[in-house]
Amino acid sequence: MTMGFMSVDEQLKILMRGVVDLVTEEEMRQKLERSVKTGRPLRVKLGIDPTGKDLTLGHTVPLRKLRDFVECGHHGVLIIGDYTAMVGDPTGRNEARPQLTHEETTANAQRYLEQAARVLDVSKLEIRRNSEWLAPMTFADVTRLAAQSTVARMLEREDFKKRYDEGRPIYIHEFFYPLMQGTDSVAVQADVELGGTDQKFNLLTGRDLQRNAGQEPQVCLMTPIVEGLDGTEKMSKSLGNYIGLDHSPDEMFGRTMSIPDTLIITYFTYFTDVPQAEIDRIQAAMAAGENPMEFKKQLGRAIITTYGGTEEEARRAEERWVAQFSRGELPDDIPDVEIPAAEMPMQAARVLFTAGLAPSLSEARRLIEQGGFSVDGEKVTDSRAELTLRPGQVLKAGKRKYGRVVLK
RNA sequence: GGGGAGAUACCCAAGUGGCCAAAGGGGGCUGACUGUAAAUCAGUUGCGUAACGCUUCGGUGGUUCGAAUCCACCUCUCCCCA
Repeated sequence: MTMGFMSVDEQLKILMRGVVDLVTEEEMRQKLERSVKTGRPLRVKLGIDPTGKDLTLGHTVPLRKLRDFVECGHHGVLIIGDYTAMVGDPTGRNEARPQLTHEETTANAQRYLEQAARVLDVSKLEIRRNSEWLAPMTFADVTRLAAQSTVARMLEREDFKKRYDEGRPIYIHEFFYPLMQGTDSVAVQADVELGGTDQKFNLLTGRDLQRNAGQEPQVCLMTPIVEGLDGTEKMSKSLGNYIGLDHSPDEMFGRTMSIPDTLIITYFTYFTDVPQAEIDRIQAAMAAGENPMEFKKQLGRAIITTYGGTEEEARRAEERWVAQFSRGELPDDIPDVEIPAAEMPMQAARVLFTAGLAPSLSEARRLIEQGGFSVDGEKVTDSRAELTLRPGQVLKAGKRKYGRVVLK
């Protein structure tokens, strides 16, 4: 396929959008030029570790960049880090990650791929598991690999250095992680590797190993780590401050509406396909004093449609959100909660607990006494009040937990 | 191999025999204010209760009327020396 390549400059325009760090720009240009000249697509690598079950929008940033490369006619190589996941990437961690079993990583990888399919056409990718070349390595192989780096070099890494300085443990196997990832680059002969800025050290290690293996070093292209819903921490599942690809449209919309205003433009830029010109217009409008909430709603819809939702679903998600939170109406999908009819005059705190709206009686009591409990919109503030509930009544606990009474 | 330091609730971190269910900060939750934004203010943050009780301070035993606090052993981590 020699035809179809855009000019180097056209490609760069697309490929560099949203890239915050690049090693090196000169090499990137050279590789693209050679590619156009010879008609040989670049091999662009992105590794994902199947450590959890679900992808967040944060994961999609480099994934979308991979899509950009594929759309420019290049060859995408997606590495499923089934073997590295067992070691656990220490990046950004203050302590060692738990090591996963092979069964866990296999199951996770399957789910990852299903979700990645919402971002790009995975059938066009070369998908490889790094156990393919890492698992057969002998101790002698590993030793030769380890001999290609030094402790001092490893300690240049911010997170290792920090832990070292603070006297916290660093296990030897954690040093293997960047070496393993770099070995992936050698194995697939990557021309370019994508990753978040937190991956810089790992990506650079790939260059070293490739050079030692007699290959031309890969270009490292980094996308930003986008903040989560709280606006400060990076988006992650463990912190709960994320929007997930498996979230329902309603959930995506609601979560989007809870981000700080300062994140609106960032989210548009990295999580949606909204054209730059439109994003610029929005930014200008907000600067001119227009209510950011309207743009946040637009963002919510855009996120839904970008990740597989229909326009109709997006519109309905917004409608339901407005009804529930702007007009204070009840949501239309209140789950039933079963209360034993025989215990009917029941203490308020016990009702909340029994309904599963509070994790313990103590917590239920607290919630009630703080004014966070109501029955059919009527506040109950005495945790010991004896309630006689009727079927169909709506319990509300806190800001957003609801339950419809079913007696049994 | 030798010597020293340390392990406290979701996280950080006080506390060295009773006044400790355990200071303070962060985070979380609730309420007020709002645009389920930010900021701010107030309350709350082991479990079960009416009072009050019960189980928690790495693990296991022990000393004591009484232990997060003292002793022994164990597990784990860090530092210095080799």
